[in-house]
Amino acid sequence: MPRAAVPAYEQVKAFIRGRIASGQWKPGDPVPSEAALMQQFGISRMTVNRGLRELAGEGLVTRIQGSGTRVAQLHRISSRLTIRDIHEEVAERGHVHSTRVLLAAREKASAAMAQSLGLRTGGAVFHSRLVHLENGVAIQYEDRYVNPAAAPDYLKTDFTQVSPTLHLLQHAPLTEASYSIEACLPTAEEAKELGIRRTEPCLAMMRRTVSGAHVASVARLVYPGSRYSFAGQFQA
Amino acid sequence: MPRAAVPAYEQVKAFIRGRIASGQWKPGDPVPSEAALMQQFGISRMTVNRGLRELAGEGLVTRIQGSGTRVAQLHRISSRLTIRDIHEEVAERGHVHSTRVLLAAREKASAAMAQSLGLRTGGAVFHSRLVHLENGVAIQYEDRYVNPAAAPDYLKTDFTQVSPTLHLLQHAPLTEASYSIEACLPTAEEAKELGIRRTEPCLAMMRRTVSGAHVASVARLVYPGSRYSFAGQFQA
DNA sequence: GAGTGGTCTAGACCACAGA
DNA sequence: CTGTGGTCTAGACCACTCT
Repeated sequence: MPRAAVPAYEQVKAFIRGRIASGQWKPGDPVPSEAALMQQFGISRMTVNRGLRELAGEGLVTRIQGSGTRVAQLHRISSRLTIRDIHEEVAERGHVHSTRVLLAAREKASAAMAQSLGLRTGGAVFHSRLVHLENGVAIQYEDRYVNPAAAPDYLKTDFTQVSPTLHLLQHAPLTEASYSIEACLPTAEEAKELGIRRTEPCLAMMRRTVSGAHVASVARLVYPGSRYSFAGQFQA
Repeated sequence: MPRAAVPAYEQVKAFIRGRIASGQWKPGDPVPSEAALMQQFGISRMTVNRGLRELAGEGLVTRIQGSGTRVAQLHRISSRLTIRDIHEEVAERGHVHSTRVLLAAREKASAAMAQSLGLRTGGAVFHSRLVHLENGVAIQYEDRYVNPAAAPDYLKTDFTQVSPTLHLLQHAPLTEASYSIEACLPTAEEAKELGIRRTEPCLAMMRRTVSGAHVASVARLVYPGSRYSFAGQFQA
């Protein structure tokens, strides 16, 4: 028997997705059991199981052991938000990325910063400030503090060649991160470096990354509202 | 042989995750082959395969047929961004959600709106405008256009009881969506209804949802920058 | 050709839910 | 108790990569 071009478990997924998308199966409705789908498709249970398990992972169906599989209540469509290197992001748009380095220094940690990074107050901390440009236009002001324990060579990096994010991704494998995005007005310094008025609203992303046992970095990324937006797509 | 409390494929995943997190295996390094892991753990290939496949899905490793499995180059940590009902979101914080309805009407679609929703110009379109409050404080101004074909009963809904998002999630199962988030200043109307100054920066989310064959809805959600931020967590 | 991952099977035992 | 999903095995054939 020749293998189909599209795997059997994908066929099962497509079948169920279709019923849900077309509205034939509504939230809360039962999905055929693994045994039923085995018969219907003439395939083994492991294969059916894989299809259903993946649909559950995508949030399209809910499975309860002993009870059965049902169409998920709210079709929570979700997209993946990813920490990316801005250089890569700009390059993907076919544009030229460049960097203006404002500061790259070793400093003594303030109490607040020490707390954030899990250091002792007054301990050494790396501090960088730079502006990212896309085709020569400033799109991001990056103010970052780095834990020397997580990335000891941070300051040796030429940030015009390797962005701080990339250096950190390569030297301090991410294990955890948190972020928040808010709207704010730029500080005088930020406005000056970004070349915008102080009244222009900006997106600010606060990001804290953890690598293994260390908090690796705390950053504030400021984007002019008129030049940048976060966009994404959801797919069921 | 009694089943272990933690499944074998999870043990494989934990083993590999550990090596990566601890830095013993760096980006680009080869991960042991399925055959090697079978031997090491004394389990069957399908089980090893599931562990590795899930790690690949999480972006922690890259698998190439014929070549092997390697630690992924950039540990792209990503989190799921989900379309949620604001009522649910506020309730989850233990706060009280309420709604002020400003408008709920059938209108004729402008050319631009008809284009967005996939209608003919001048066709009927549902239009709602409302303010969402958390503990009595305005946190979101919602301006939404809905395709009558996707949710014919939209205007019959009491939006103080069932939010537009919830109604749509329930009656027009999401199949696709796109969004963008930007910083902006509120319009005069928005500032008035949100009770903020016109100079206060806001987050604006534009969202377009598709349900089956129809574009279901186009919405603009405006959040005062001082009262709201999008936040999230990434986990490897 | 040897080694890799992608898929699949036909069984199996188990934990759990619901009647 | 029956039916469900969760996990696992010991094989198998295939497509692919690399040497």
